[in-house]
Formats: sequence, structure tokens, C-alpha cells
Amino acid sequence: MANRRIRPERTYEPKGIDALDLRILTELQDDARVSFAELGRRVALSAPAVADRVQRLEESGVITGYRAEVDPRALGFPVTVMVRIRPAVRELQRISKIAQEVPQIVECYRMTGDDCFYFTMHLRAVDELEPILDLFTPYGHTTTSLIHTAPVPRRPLPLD
Amino acid sequence: MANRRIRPERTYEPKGIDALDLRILTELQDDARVSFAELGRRVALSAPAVADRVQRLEESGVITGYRAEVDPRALGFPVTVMVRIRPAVRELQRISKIAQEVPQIVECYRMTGDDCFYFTMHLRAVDELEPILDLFTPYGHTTTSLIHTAPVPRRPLPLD
DNA sequence: GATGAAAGTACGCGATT
DNA sequence: AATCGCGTACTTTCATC
Repeated sequence: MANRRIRPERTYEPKGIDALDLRILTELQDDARVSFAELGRRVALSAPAVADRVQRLEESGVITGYRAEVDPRALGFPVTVMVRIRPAVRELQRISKIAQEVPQIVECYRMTGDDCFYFTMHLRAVDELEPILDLFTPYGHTTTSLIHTAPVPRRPLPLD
Repeated sequence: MANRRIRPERTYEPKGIDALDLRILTELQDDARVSFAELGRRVALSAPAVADRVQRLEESGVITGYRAEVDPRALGFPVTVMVRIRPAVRELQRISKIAQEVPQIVECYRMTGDDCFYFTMHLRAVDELEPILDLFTPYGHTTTSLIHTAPVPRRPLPLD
């Protein structure tokens, strides 16, 4: 029988990341627009030195991007919805594809359990919900929840 | 009988936000570290003009922050977990509080449905899971899923 | 537009291997 | 001796008035 051991494509080990890198990452998670000069002052390094480190962290995939966070409600998306999906057999790929194609969906994950997909989306009105859910119902069973509040709003990973 | 009509505390209307603001927000959602000069070039505005607009968007709460996104796996958190909670009666506040106090939890939301809390956390090993879940089990029933992949990794709100 | 700050580049120093 | 990481010096670009 063939060897079916599954190996991860990459081994994710924090090699070559030191305490100074973690301090830099903490600062950048808190304020991504800080200048290299100011960042250098905060971690006691020269501007070129921090710029080098930040570039290294970007190129090695530790930093995956810099995002302005916006308030969807302030932009006319007052409805945030979380949907779980229990896919019908052999329809997993299709669900991924639809999720990618619906622009209101801002994230979608696959996970363990019966409901093995979930996604979050922002809507201009609840009217938008039904037609979007109908894209998925042919391929699985959906469970929908409206999000009320954020007891813990999105926050950085603690890196100490 | 008292009037029990529920009104939102704030009306969230995109008032005073024009197409140029939306283009600026799109750029900043994509690359929060872009300079005002470069941002100005992209939206055909002078650097001081975009700087003014960005400041206005920050002060009005449309922009809530600038975050570097990091890859938790690259930093030694290979396990991402999503937990839903169906709280016991009258224990909602307690669940919020615990979620706030656990640093591994990077977001927590309250929503409609039986499982009216959910949160996401990043762990260094699955060993960490049990003691964290045990913080919640006295106050509700938990459903835990390990996250495998991201068919749609976190992406910006489309503002066209 | 002008001024002061920050980014980017080049080069040299010192420690580590 | 060679490499790596940092600092300094200098030019260009940017932020701010």
C-alpha cells in the first residue's frame, strides 16, 4: 500500500524571529502607518535597520499585508451576518467557489465538524440575505446568524 | 403601556462620504502603508488634499485603525480554533468578560441563535485548548472547530 | 512653494562563524 | 576571511504649513 502520510507543505517555525522582531510586529499590528523612523525610536534601532527587518518579515511571509480597518456600518453596511454551512456530499469545492465570488463575503473558512464552512459578510440591508443564501442552498444546509455586537473587537495576536 | 419601539443609537448612513473617499478607502484597505503622495497620485488629488480626507475619515470613525496582518502559523501559533457557545441563562456577561481576558482570543461576537457567542483564537498547540474551554464550560455549552484553510482569506469590503 | 522630516542608498564598522 | 546586522552619511521624496 502506498504511503499516505500527509505532510504539511511548509513547516511553520518561528525560526530567525527574535524579540526585536516581535516588538516591531506588535507596533505594526497596532499602527501599521507608523514611520520607520518612529518605529526605530520605539524599539531602539536606526530607521534603516528596522526597514531591513520589516522587509525581511514581509518577504518571509510573516507580515501578510497592511490593512486599514473600516466600520462597515459607517459605510452603509449595517447588517453583518455569519453563516455556517453543512455541505451536501461532494459539493465542497462548489461552496468555496461561490463564497469567493460573492463580494459581500469578507472571509470564509473551512473547518472540522458537521458545519464545515463558515463565512462572514456585510450587507446594505437584510433584503440582500435571501438571494445570497439561495446561492448555497442547492449544495448544503445553511445556518445564519445576525451579528449584534463585538464583546472582543478584532485585536492583535499577543506576541510576548 | 410605555412605548417600547427600539431605535438604533446611531443612524449609520454614509453621509458626507463621496466617491473619492471610497477610492481612498479601497486603496488603504489594500495597502495601509502607502504614502499620502502616492495615494494622491492614485486618486488624482494632491497630497495635502488626501491627507485632509484621510484625517476626516479617521476622526469620523470610518477608519477604525491600521493593522499589519501577520501569519499566526509563522509566529508559532499553528492551531486556529473557532468556538461557538450556547450560554446558560443569565451568564452572558460572564462569557463576554472571560473572552476579553483570554489573550489568545482575537475576536468575539454576539449574535442571534442558540449559539449566541462565537470567538476565534490562535494557539501554540492543541494542549492549550482544553484549559481555555474549561473557563467557559461552567457558563455554557461549547462547540469547537479547528480551522483548516481559508477558501476566502480576509479581504476588503468592496466599496464600488 | 518652502521647510523640516522621512525614505532609500551606499558604505563602513564590529561581532560571529 | 567572509558574512551578517547595524549605524552613519547623503540624496531624494514626502509631510505640513
